[in-house]
Amino acid sequence: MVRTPCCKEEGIKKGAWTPEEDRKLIAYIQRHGEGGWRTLPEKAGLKRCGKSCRLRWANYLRPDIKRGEFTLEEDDTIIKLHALKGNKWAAIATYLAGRTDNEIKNYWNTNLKKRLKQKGIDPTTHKPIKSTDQTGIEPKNLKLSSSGSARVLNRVASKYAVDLNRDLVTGIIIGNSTIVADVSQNSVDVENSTTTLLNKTAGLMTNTSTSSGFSDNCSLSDDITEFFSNEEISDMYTNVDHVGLMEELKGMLSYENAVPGEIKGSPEANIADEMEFLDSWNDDLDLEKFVSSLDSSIGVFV
DNA sequence: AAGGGCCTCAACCGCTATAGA
DNA sequence: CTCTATAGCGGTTGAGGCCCT
Repeated sequence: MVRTPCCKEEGIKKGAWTPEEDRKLIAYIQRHGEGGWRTLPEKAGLKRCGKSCRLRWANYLRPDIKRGEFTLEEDDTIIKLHALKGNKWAAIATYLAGRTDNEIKNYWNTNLKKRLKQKGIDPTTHKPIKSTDQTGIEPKNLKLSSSGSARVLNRVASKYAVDLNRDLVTGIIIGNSTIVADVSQNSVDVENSTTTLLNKTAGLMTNTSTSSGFSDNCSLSDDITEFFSNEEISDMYTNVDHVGLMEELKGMLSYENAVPGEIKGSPEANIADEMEFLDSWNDDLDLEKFVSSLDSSIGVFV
């Protein structure tokens, strides 16, 4: 049996949509709802391919689409998410209400990418572009600068002995307060969850400049004394770095579909080694070592 | 005013994932 | 298990607008 093409080649229209075509598509979807894209064009009286109709609706006509310029907060979120997820535009779009993957992709390619380059940051790796006249610092020397934030995370993780959940971590990093609030209400089994670890960590690293996730200027809350000595806290102030923390979390986030209490393999790491390490998870847990084992090429600026 | 170069972004293309028969 | 239909994703293209000379 020959597979039918998604649209008849004859008489199919391509290119920009006219207002009349938009009206027909909107009217049809309002009456019959989304879906059935293959048969939709004929039923709606459109000489378009079903795929074209779906795209037009999803990227332009949907009523919940937010148009207009991206806010600084949205810029910040996209950059953070791109550092974590790469070119996963659809995944990134789920964190920006009213923005489509196509819009974010275009905005990244035309604006954010250039802006990062101008700042001397490689838009692919989110690491400083190797250039001695920019910084004079070799990447290998930068590893230690992230130890402050890693130590916070490590200490909290040690206290609560938790496993890690990818999606929750992502939500907390980008400052998705809904995720934090939702789970904090459900206090039954959060004690041993990723949420506990990261909410604790986020709480300790008080954000001082923006409301979205870890800002450029983190300070430490008074609760930090629960985890560190005064000397350590003093040292921490010189080392805490949200970019470093994000890079470290990135290694953990590479565990696809992890759920609390379960850690799955990452394509970026040696799974057998990680599982061996996790088997030895105990009071002496060293998250910094764990993170390093996931991604040995971390390098950040402070 | 003309036209050439650059930029933006809607739309397309090719591919993969998934559901269901 | 295989195959088809459908939805969705990410990369790429090209029309149109803007700016500069």
